[in-house]
Amino acid sequence: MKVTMADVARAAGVSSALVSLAFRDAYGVSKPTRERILATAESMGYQPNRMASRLASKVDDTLGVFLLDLHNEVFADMFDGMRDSAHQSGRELVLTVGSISGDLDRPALDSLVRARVDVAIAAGLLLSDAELQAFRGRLRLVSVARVVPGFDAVASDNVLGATMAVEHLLELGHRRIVHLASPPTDGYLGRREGYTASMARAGLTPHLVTCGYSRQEASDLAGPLLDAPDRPTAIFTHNDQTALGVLDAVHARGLRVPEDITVVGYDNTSASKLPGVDLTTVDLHPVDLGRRAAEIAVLRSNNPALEPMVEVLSPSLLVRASSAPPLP
Amino acid sequence: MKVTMADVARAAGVSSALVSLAFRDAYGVSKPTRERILATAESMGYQPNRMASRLASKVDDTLGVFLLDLHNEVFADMFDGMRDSAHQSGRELVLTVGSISGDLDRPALDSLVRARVDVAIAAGLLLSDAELQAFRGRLRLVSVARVVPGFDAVASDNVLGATMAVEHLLELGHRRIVHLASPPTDGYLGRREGYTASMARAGLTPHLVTCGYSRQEASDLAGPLLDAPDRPTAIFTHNDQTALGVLDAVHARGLRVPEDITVVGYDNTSASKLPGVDLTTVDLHPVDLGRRAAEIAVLRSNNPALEPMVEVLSPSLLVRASSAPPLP
DNA sequence: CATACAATCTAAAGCGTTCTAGAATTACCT
DNA sequence: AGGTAATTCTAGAACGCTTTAGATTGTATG
Repeated sequence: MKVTMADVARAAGVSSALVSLAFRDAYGVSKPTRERILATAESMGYQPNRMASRLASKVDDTLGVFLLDLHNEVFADMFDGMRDSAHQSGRELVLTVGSISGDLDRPALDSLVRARVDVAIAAGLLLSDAELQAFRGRLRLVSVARVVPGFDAVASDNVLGATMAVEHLLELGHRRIVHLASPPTDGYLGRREGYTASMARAGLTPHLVTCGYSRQEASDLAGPLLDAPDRPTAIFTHNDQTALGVLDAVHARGLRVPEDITVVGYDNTSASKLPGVDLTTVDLHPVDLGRRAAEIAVLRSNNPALEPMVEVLSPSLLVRASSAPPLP
Repeated sequence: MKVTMADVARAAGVSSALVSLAFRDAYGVSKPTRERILATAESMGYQPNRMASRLASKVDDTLGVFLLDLHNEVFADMFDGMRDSAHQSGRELVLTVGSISGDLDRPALDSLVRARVDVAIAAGLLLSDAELQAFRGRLRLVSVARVVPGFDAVASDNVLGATMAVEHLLELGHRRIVHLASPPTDGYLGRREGYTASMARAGLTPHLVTCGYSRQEASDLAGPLLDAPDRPTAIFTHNDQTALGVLDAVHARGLRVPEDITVVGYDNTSASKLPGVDLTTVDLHPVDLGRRAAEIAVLRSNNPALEPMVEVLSPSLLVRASSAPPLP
């Protein structure tokens, strides 16, 4: 049933060491033998056992990947970037997936430790900075879209992104701008801060509502805001999913966007580009983030002793139809 | 740096065999020693090396997962189901991701072979039936949402789903119904057949346009249809992504849904539920499919000799605002 | 033709677990 | 006590590869 390297060696009439060398086209195998070996392997349907080879070899070339949530397309984009880059440097990826409830972060990272990945790339970690310190020395981590002390990171300038969004709203003439902010988790405070600071600079009082990552929760929280007598003229959310939730609530009340209320999201997911949605949003260039993270992972792999590297990319604001001046 | 089982054994003053037993709380370790071992392991930050344990152990408990495309939420839903079920039976999942271009199917399956997964669950395979036969004997496969001869499968009744969609359109009074069909890949012909048969039963000529999996392509193909003099009154697409592409094209021409044209999708992704989109669609219950596939994978794992099992679940039609009677 | 040197191949020792067999200890009965 | 049975533990052989050191062959050189 399962064919091993020794089987191939026997069939090709060589030692199994030579099969090993032939497979990694290492120096020291004559061209004819290499071809014979590869041919018999092919005909026997042989694929090297990854467990055995990684166990035996000193050097490790696998990158672990943690993605918070497959339902949020931004992680799919990041993964595209990682895969693209990993592919170019010939690395295999081992993928683990978390959950927006946050209770899978630790098991997922542990599984990467057990898998003995060379370096792990994590996008969307919800653990606190302090909790993550427990992985120092056990797992080399490149954090995506978040800076974690002591680890490498490729972040997006969230303060800038939020600032651009809020200033766009201020320019349109909005004053009552509410921010549906992400839970105050370490590393994800930038959007919140950008909002607060921009409001303060404009002499306005920030109005923050903390909201999780699901569309449903955002819808539930937006309801009361919309029903209040001094309804905000604009709602800025911490990601697109929650912006869609706000749209749900707006729609359920028979209100219209942008006439009755302006909605601005964050992430530029493909749903935001739908006709009928057309959401003004901030693009954090997730593919680039992912690609750069994988590059840094390889760098880290080759230079384990370097100081933690932190790189910050700038997002861009995409103005679409969901934002307009408030009605007088 | 990296702590091994022997290290833990030495620190706890026992043999490494006993550490192994303690970790899998197998029979034969006294409670006090077990606790001592676990405690020292914990304090040393020890996590068993997965490579080594899988290499050494006869029984294998990992399930491989192949998902075609992380950008299509239906695969995220299926994964949720698989994870839920795998978690309950204490199995680890190894995830690989393909691509809608189809050229990653083979490498991804090969990587599952190399990973020596016990059973692989594949959702969205694009390889032909014939090409997949090459994996027989090398990889036990449970196909999701597609029946592949010789392998286990949990499928959705696509003929039924398409039939429900088309009959809904016929009841509304539509006659010129175009189907944006998926490429005629083995295993994905059901929706096409359901459409064709229903049209024929109604005495109408089917109008099929083959369209890939991307929103962009659907938009490009829908354009000419919309510009034609005898514009269809309804377009039924093979999935939601492509339905959104059709909406893009409709919108770009200043047409309205459902007044000017009815659009029906397939998959019930979360974008289809957006206000302003509100797409009539078919729900194939992806979470259930995923869950059931994982259950069958475990069944297969325990009974390798059984004949291939095929299970078919029924989809349901969700009528929303994107479908309405054609204007007279 | 011997010598040196490169090219090609192989034997065998790991890698960090699990598993099998059996040794050492403890508990239980009569 | 003495013997049997259960419990608790350990040594050492796999698992399927990689890697190192060395054996063998071939080729060029003086």
